[in-house]
Amino acid sequence: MKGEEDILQQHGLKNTKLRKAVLSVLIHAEKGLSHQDLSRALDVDFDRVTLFRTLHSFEDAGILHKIIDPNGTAKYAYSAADEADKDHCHAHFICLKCEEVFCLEDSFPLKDVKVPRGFKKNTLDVQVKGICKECNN
Amino acid sequence: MKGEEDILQQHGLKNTKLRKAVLSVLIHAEKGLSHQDLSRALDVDFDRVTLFRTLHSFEDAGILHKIIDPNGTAKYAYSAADEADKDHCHAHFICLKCEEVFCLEDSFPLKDVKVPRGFKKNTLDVQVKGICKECNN
DNA sequence: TACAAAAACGCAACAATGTTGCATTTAAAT
DNA sequence: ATTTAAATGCAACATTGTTGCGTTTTTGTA
Repeated sequence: MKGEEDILQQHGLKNTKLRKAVLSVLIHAEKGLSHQDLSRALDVDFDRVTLFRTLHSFEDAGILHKIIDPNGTAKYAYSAADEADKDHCHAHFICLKCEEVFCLEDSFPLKDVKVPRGFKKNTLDVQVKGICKECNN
Repeated sequence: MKGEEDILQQHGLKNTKLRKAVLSVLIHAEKGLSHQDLSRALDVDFDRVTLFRTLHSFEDAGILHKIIDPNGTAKYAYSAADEADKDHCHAHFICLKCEEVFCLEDSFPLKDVKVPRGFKKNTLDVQVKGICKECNN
């Protein structure tokens, strides 16, 4: 179990209060969080723009992956170094009621998807939509 | 080959200039179009809001399906009455360079995706990202 | 410890997408 | 021709996300 500071350092990112806080929240979250979700969850002081930029740098570094929910809002989830396996892309479940994003265990082989001649495949995103456990009571 | 007016009538939607024009553009488009794309493509006069509402009613009626591109912008594609087959969901290709959305022929069985106990599956969205033919020159 | 450079930050301003309320107009059924 | 529900136009607003720029902070090095 690595600490937030180690993760930042490992990716060449400077160690700041906000970044540690954001990482901590995301590591312990079991769902994808939006900018707004994070704004609410964070207890430290920060600027809107800085949070956007923080999320970008984390995404660029491969620490987070971004999922776009059905409203078009970006949500971020901590990605525990499964980047090596580019051929299998893991799927997300999006609840149509609460709009929350869950990471699924299941993964899909990119090579199975057929695309027209001349198209170059890069990544595969699989989103299952439906009703999550909590909303299904 | 049904005309735009028939399609509208069939779905209980009133027949207006804008709606016919939007339908016509979307039926002949081979890519998903955003609100902005449509604004540019349409030759009739219309209000921004009315176009948003038109797209919503088409989506509700099942005439269009909505795809969210990596920027979070909604794109709409004409769906030629394959609604009956809810078990297979067709995939989209999203170009990372030009951001255009292409409908793929391939389809995926919803039942093959495993979700945690208590989660109710509804639809499956598969998005392949990469570089399209035109951008791949 | 002090210093310098690069990175990160805060603020202001802006842009795009999408929504809501309300008064007016229009399509289509009687 | 009349009526009514649906569709429209307009104004105002909300949210998400971006850009530029001057200031502060982190971090490596002297």
